[in-house]
Amino acid sequence: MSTHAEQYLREVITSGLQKLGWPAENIILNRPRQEGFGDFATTVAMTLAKVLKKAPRPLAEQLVAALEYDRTLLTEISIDGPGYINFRLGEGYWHRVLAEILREAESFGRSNWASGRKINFEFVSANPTGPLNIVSARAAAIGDVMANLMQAVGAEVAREYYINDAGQRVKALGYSVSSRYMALFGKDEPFPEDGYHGEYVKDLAASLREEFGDGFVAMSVTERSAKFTELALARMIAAQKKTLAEYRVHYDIWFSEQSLLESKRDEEVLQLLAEKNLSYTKDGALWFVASQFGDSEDRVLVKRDGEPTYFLGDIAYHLDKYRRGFTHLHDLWGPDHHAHIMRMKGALEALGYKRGTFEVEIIQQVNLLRGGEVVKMSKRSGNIIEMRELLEEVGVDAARYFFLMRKLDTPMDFDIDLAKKQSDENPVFYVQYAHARVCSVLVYAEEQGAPLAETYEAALLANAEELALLKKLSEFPEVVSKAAEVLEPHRLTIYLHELASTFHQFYHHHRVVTEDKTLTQARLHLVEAVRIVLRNALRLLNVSAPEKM
RNA sequence: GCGCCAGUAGCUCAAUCGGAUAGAGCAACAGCCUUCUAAGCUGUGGGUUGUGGGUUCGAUUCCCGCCUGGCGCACCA
Repeated sequence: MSTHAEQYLREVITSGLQKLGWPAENIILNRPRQEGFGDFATTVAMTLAKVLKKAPRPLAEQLVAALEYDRTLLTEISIDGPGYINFRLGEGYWHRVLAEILREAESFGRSNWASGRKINFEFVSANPTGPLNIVSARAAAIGDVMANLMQAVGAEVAREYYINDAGQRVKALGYSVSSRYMALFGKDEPFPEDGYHGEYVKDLAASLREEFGDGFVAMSVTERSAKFTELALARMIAAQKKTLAEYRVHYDIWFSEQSLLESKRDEEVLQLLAEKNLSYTKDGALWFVASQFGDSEDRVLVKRDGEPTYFLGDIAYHLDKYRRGFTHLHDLWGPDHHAHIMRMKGALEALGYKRGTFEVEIIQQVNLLRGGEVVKMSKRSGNIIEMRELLEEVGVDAARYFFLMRKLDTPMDFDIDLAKKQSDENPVFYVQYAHARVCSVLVYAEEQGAPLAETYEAALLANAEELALLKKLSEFPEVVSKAAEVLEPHRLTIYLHELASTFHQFYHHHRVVTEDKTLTQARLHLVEAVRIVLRNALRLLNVSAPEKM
């Protein structure tokens, strides 16, 4: 019904425009910032002023005079400023919203405008050659909530993780572990030049010695490294899965690069492009005509030495996603893959998939501050701040909320000292506290012999704080819908903070449980609605909603 | 040199396809607990939205120049 108000207003305005014979404008309705301007406002008179070449205010007056509407729902229509038309909804409307929230409960906020879409969200996809770092934590939180949001508006979604378990990098891991393993037996085996120096490599070697003893010492370096590549990968991937699960991110698909190579999907890509005449040979290499699809230059698919590029593999992978029935692909990439976006979009378009069905978001760097100093992170050097470490220090709720508060396309500073404080400086507590307070009131009411009853008199909810709360609650479906449309999870954290604040104000000004039994019931139902919406919003973020704090 | 992103209160960030007096938190200051959770509430101070132009009824938002910062510009992955 909350969206019904908007819909109703649109209908009223549209028929008014028709009556006057004015062009049917794209009607913009928004909620004015200032309380005094009503509940909704439209700028339609101002935009019409351009088309009709008349002053906006007289147009607004004419339009308002032509409007036909239900005066119990719409209690006031006024014209302000340069030509805004402001609408005020009656109390009865807000009371109906309350009934709607209580009725829909867990599904309040959901819609189905994206039904029919089958969306693949691929995020994190970190190399299995090292532990997850804090940029992965940022990507994991955001990707997870993007998927939740699209699910909430009716889309079918899958969370996917691409495991880079092939190629030179994983071999380097095998050699690195081999060298560390041999060192444990006092044997000096040269450390590979492009090897991994992190402490975790030594841990891997130690765990292998523990499990298999000196069983690998007698092997040749090549044989041992190959074996270790396999064993180390399995352990690294298991560790990543575990960390992500603790972070409450659960993937539907773990997709192996190895399996892709076996499927020969890359050969299929080459064939399709050749058939469409969109590839050519130059300097002994095979090129894709990326420049015809908006990229600054053409890109190599197969190197002079006959080896496929990473680019070709990635095209094959995304083709495979489409083949698995997804209508939309949405990737979160690291900043180092920036230049790849145009060529990938081009390649997928070349293969016949519509532009706009493949989108990429760049998750920018996270600068970790410790004692005011930026901690340098490098997977190679081993100075990484592990995601696991971050979770242990600040907790899952705080970490997720912290990342979700910020837009993803700008670098952020993560002050570890501040986040560790777990004090009121951390905004997640403010929101969770509101939820705990609500639960506490409901429990108290039961203890006082006033549990939530079947019926209540909504009309008793009429003071400023109660109406403000009802209005804020009614915004929730729009917030979810908009956040999903633009894929901006931070809109939810902003809303949550506003709702918590509105509730705290109400709580401070009015007692819920009083001698007045009817008023108590009305307020209990209001508070129950707050609990529902806080819970629904926190669930979308996968942040816990504690009943006690 | 080219491309992308950003520049808003002391700090971290918002601002609903171009809308009304640019808003929150933290920090600072002053108040509020015999009463359902004070991890809360109330109030005060804090701004030439990097800068110079342009577009128009109206610009933090759109266009152009400049300044500053981040990232990216491989037949690496």
